[in-house]
Amino acid sequence: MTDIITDFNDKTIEYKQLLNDFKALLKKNALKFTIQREIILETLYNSDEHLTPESLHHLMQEKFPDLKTGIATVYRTLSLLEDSNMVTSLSFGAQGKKYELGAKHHHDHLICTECGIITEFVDELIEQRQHKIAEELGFNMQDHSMQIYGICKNCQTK
Amino acid sequence: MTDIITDFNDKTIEYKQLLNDFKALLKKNALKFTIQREIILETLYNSDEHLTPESLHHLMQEKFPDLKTGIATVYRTLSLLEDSNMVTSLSFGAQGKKYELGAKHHHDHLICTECGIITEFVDELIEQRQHKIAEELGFNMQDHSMQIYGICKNCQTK
DNA sequence: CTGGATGCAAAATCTTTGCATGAGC
DNA sequence: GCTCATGCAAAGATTTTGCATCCAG
Repeated sequence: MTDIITDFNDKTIEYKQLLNDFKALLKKNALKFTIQREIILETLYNSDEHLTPESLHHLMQEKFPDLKTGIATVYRTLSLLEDSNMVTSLSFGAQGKKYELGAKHHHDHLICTECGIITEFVDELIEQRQHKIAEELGFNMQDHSMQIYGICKNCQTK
Repeated sequence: MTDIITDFNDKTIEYKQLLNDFKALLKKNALKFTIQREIILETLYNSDEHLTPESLHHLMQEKFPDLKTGIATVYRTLSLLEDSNMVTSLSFGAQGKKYELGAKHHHDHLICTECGIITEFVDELIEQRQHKIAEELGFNMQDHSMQIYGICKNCQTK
C-alpha cells in the first residue's frame, strides 16, 4: 500500500513529450510557438525548484543572455501555462507566488524544521482519500499539495 | 473512518482564552494591547472565511465605523500574529494572501482555483497515515498542512 | 501578409515604511 | 513621561496593460 519515493531523478515525462503537449495546446488555441515560450518551458523543466516569475526570468537571462526576454512575457506565459494546467502555482509564507511544472511526477513533502532537509514521498492511500474527499464535496480535483513538518532522524540525535 | 467537517461551529478555543494568549504574547514582548489589535483578533475569530488584509479591514470598518483603522495597522498586526504563529496564511491561484486564526480546530483545505473559495475538512484516515509515514521515515512529526486544488461544484456549472 | 507575441514603459495593485501624533503602561 | 502603535501618505514591490513593432504561420 505504501509507496515511498525519496529521490527525484525519474521524471515521469520526457521533455519532448512535454514540448509537444505545449505545441498542441498552442495550436489548438491559435496561439504561436515562440522561442521565449520554449525557453520558459525548458527552464521550468530543468529546475527542481519552485520558481518565482522573477527567478525564472533571472535563470533565463543567465542561460540565454542574448535573448533578452521581458518580465512581462514571463508573466504572460506563466498565466497561459497555469490556465491550461501545465504549471501550478503555490505560495508558502513569503510574498509572491512560485510556479512549478505540473507534469513532473507527483510527490508530497516531509520537511525537517531543524535542518530543512526535504524528503519526498507518495502514499497511495492518501492519494485515494484525497480524490474521494474532493468527490464527496463536489470538487473536480486538479491537484494537491501536502507538507508534513517534523524533526528528522538525524536531528533527533543531536 | 471518514470524518468530513464542512461547517465550523465547534470552535475549539474560547475567545477569552485566545484573547489572553494574545495579551500574554504582547506582554512577553513588551508590546501594547490596543483596541485595533483586539478588533483584528475578534474579527478573525468571528469570521468563518479566510480573510485577505483588505477584506479584514473592510469587515472592521463595517462593524466599527467610528474607529477608522488604517490598512497599515491591519498588515502590521497580521504580520505580528503570523510571526507568533497565532494565524497562518494561505494563498491560492489568485493574487494576495489569506489569513486565518491558527487556534481554531485543525483542518485541511479544499481550494477552488476558479473562485478561490476555501472549504475545510478533516479526514481521520489521512491524519493517521501522515503519522505513520513520518514514523516510517524516522521523523518526529510536529505539524502538517494539506491543500487540495480543484474546481468547486458551483464553478463547474458556469 | 495577418494576427498574435514581444519589449518597453506606464499604470494598477499590493505591501511596507517614515514620520508626526496619539495612547498604553 | 517613555515607548510603542497608529494613521496617513509616500515609497517599494509586484503584476498587469497599452502600444508600436516584430515575427510565426
